[in-house]
Amino acid sequence: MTVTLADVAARARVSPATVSRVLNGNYPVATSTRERVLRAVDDLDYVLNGPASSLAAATSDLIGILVNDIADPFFGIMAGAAQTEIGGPGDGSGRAGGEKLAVVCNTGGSPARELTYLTLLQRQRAAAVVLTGGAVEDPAHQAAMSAKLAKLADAGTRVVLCGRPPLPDGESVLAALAFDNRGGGRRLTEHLISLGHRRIGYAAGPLERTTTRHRLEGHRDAMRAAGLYEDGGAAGDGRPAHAGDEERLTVHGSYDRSSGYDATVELLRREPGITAVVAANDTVALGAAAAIRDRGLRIPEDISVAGFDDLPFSVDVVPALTTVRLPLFEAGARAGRLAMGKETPPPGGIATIPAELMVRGSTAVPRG
Amino acid sequence: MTVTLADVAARARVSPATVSRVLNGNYPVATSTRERVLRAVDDLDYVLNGPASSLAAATSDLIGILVNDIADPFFGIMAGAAQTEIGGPGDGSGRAGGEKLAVVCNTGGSPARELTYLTLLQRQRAAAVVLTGGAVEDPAHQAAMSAKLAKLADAGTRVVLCGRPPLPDGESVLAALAFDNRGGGRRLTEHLISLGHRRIGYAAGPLERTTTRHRLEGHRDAMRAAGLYEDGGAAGDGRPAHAGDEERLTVHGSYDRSSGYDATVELLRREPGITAVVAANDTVALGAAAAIRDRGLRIPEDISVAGFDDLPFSVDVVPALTTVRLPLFEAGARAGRLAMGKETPPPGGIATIPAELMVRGSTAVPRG
DNA sequence: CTGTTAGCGCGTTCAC
DNA sequence: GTGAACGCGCTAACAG
Repeated sequence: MTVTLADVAARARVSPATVSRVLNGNYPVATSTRERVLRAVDDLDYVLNGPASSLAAATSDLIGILVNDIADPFFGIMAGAAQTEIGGPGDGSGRAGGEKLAVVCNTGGSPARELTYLTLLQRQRAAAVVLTGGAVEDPAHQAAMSAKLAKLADAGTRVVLCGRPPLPDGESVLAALAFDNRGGGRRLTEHLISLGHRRIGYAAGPLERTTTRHRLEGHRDAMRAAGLYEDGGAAGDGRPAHAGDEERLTVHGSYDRSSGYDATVELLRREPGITAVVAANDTVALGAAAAIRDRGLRIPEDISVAGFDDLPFSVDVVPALTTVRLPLFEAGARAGRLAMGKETPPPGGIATIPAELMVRGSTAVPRG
Repeated sequence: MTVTLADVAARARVSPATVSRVLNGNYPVATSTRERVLRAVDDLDYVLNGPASSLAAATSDLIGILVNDIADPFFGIMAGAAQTEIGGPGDGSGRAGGEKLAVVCNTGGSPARELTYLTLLQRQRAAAVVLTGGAVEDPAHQAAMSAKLAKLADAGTRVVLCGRPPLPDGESVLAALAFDNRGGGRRLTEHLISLGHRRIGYAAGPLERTTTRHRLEGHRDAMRAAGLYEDGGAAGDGRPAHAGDEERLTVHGSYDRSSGYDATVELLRREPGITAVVAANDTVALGAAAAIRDRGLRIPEDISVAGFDDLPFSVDVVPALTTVRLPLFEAGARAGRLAMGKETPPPGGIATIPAELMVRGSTAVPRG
């Protein structure tokens, strides 16, 4: 039924070992025999048996790329870039010699599925694993992840982090490419403050996510540095009492549009006087903008809106979104090369990817 | 070094076969021994060797999902939905018993890479393959694809098409879920015509793609039915000569924003009098809208714009985009179930997924 | 319900 | 430069 290496060997009048050597190209083989073998391969439409090959060689050509949400271009861009570096163009011959199989796995943001996927990849003896996007900060999950990644690394799997901060115990990670979420968040809010905004709402991402926390911390750093959080002690001295400003001006949700909408409605309810809303990312900003418009307010005349990531659509919304650009494609490509062993890891295994402020039409000087 | 099934068997004081049975859950095993085995598995942190298992069983738990562009939510939504059905929630135990490994492969729209990925999946003895999105219509590639899919099916791989028309020779395909691109395209243009539009430009997708062709054909059907293409013979009878209207009012590009921008600039150059632009999809429509605005024209007062797919952002652009809704998530989920063998294929293996017109603010009665 | 016995198809020593 | 033999770790018959 299914044609095996032995069949090819018989047809080419060589030993199975020789066919194996031709296919893997790791040993010297006479040109004439190589041609004979390749012809036999084509004649028989032979396709290597991956499991058998992996079993004998104790390695596979699988490379897994984990993403939190495959429907979000934030991950799609990184994953696509990584695959570009891993998959090669393919020669269309259908032979696929020596190609790696770059596959992306969608965790949906669930810690359990993240671990399950890692186990599945471990089971396949994956050559490499790329983890993209923010990590969940639950201690139990972090410990489980560290343990799992250590085991993967032990088995020879290269582990690369892309857009995710390094692990506390990062021994098993080949390289961590971390985005400067904190710096980007800080500069974005500084921009708003420099325009004259003082009451700024923040539509944050889900709790216990590194990305959420770092962006929010950057924002709060800027707010505090400008003295814009007026808390507890201020009461009674004539200034308005803003007990718990930090908390009151922040609403958490998920990284999607409707969450941005809801958060903005809530922010406006808590503090009708805000003149700007900063969103956890561009998608959330879209929802924030919709909420503001539905309320009959104009952007940016009445309220400024800002996002994060600079996804392709951000330049197309009206007005175009002020945001923080992350070089997603470049980072993903680099992660792919790292996973392939085509690039040497940064010193210490850690690189911080800069974030660039992109000022567009959705932010302006506040009214009044 | 690496712990094997035999180690687990020794520790649990049973035979390797029993361990295998417990792990695969396919044969009856006494509860007490099962527990003993599972404890040994946990104690030893044992992870099944996938390649060895696949080799012995002649099947693997890999399921491949091919997409044309992983950064495009059109594909991300379908792929994510399929993975939901395939992957299960994962129990987080790290044991991952009997789970399938749903992986998405990004072809980037390249026929060569599509074939390469199929070969790689064939090599892995994938349990199923889901092909999403439009197919390339080049005859040579179609033949190669048919042959490859037949071989996959022969080897026991379930082949499912999602958002792609059935193959001419569809014997090897378990099920084909095709979107009603033609009907959707026709109804969209009929909507514009009913508003009073007569000169309508079309920013089409790439040539030789089924999706492109079907949507365009639907559009042209509506145009022709309304007598809006005035060609050759009309010259000299007092009506304006519109030689080759069909071609002149169509500009092809890729399925991205900048392509929509460029196409619209070209359409306006060829025919400044158009009152509406129909785009191949929502992303292209975004670019079209940008071109129109950059020209100082208003949407929809001066020019109406329409898209296709109804991606999540379409409701957020201003004005909200009139488009054709495709049930991407539902279709992807169904494809996933089909790939898992959890759902019986439609009669004849072919199902047409309806497309629903969504009228929003970007289309209106033409000026004048 | 459980143990025993054979391979699954290939990579990799070794010899030649 | 090439062939022969062995074993990778597991599942699938069979017995019992």
